Amino acid sequence: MRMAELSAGSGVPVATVKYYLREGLLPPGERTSPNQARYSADHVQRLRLIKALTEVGGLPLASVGAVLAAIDGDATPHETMGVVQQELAGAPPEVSDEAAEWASVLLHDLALRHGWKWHPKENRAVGNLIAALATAKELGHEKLAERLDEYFALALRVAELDVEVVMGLTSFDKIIEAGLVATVLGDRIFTGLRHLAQEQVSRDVLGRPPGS
Amino acid sequence: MRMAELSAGSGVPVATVKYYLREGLLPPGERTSPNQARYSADHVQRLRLIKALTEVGGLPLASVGAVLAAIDGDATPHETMGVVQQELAGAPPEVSDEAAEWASVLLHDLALRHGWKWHPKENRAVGNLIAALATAKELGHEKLAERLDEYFALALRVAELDVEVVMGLTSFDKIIEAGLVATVLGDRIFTGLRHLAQEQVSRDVLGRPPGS
DNA sequence: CCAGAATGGATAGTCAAGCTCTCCGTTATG
DNA sequence: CATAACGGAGAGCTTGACTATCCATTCTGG
Repeated sequence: MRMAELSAGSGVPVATVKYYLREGLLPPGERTSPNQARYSADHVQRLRLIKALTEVGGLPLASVGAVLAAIDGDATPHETMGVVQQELAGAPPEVSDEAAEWASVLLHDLALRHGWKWHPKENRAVGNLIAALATAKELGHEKLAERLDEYFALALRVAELDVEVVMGLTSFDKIIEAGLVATVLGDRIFTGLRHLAQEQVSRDVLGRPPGS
Repeated sequence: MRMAELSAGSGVPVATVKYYLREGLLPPGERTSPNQARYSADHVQRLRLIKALTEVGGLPLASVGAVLAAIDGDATPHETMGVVQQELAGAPPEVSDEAAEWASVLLHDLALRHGWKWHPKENRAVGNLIAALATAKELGHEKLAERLDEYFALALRVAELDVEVVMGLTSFDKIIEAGLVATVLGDRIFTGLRHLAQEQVSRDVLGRPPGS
């Protein structure tokens, strides 16, 4: 297919497709002559994926590029998902050293209780987690962390479900993309469900507004 | 305290504090003369909150402004948390009508099974949820939605925990801010825990990289 | 075959968000 | 009373993500 069709099929404007090609987010089409190219259904899917990652996942294009490079590369699924998580996490904001230390200890305890390990240097998910906990403490809401074990137990159940969903797929080479989609969209979906549930649960506790 | 101290105490540069004052994110200080003002510890806390919402929560300043206006207003806690959720959700991206319809039906079924109701028009959390599910379908990963009930059950447990944590606070007028912090930071914390757990669970399933 | 539309490629322009810088006249302070 | 800080307003800057304009090919329908 040609540019116009690629654009129509993906819902991405021609100018933007060209921009993604320039940025290397979209692989070049197959050349049919020195200055003409042909695109495939894979290109359409790739564009849809880019749209999902930016619009739904809220990822910056640079992160999308890193993620796409990872899934195109020859790393193991585990390594690839590591890249996905790094990019999804983004750069952790700065927090005060004492709050960060407090959060680190909390997490370290948690890890000990569950016999888990990670490499703090190379794991931005941990960095973000520490930053979020530390920020809560700095705001005077360190009580949030008291139930960390319970939150963690539930997160573990969610993660087991995530892995089950991804592994229950037919095509093996689709597993990496499925993992990516499950992670990025899964975060949004679960957060949405949580908010919905919060609304319903808090309706009983906080009471409905007088006017309704 | 004066500007310099406010800036130092919150970690926000003077120029940025002035900018927030201009934008109405930070209430003006108490006047001591026609062109001098004095700030309080509340201003420091407010700045810290703004920082948390933008840096950790990833909210645009406009949303932060809406949220702060809501918690400063005289709405009920339930209404205020509604505003928080609307702003947190952001504008849902566009999806195809058929995918949106499919997702709507899924959610509607879910709601029926649990006897829940909501007002679709005024609930962006629902809009985002639908968009995320619809996007998964458009990408050919509609299997993600097969376990929606299980995800939902876990989200419900998380939400119950959220409400418990917020209600277990001493000061009543801090409950709204605590709800805000619990929602914004809570999302990040839970997502971080989920990623951590995914890493550990998938390590067993996908196998460790050959080199380690 | 050929006029007009589409294409690939490069460069420049646009727009919003979120600051940051510079002045300036006033006010506080050692 | 010299000098540092302040408040207020405006302009400027940076980044990210496009969008628009050209132009020299290339395709395509009549």
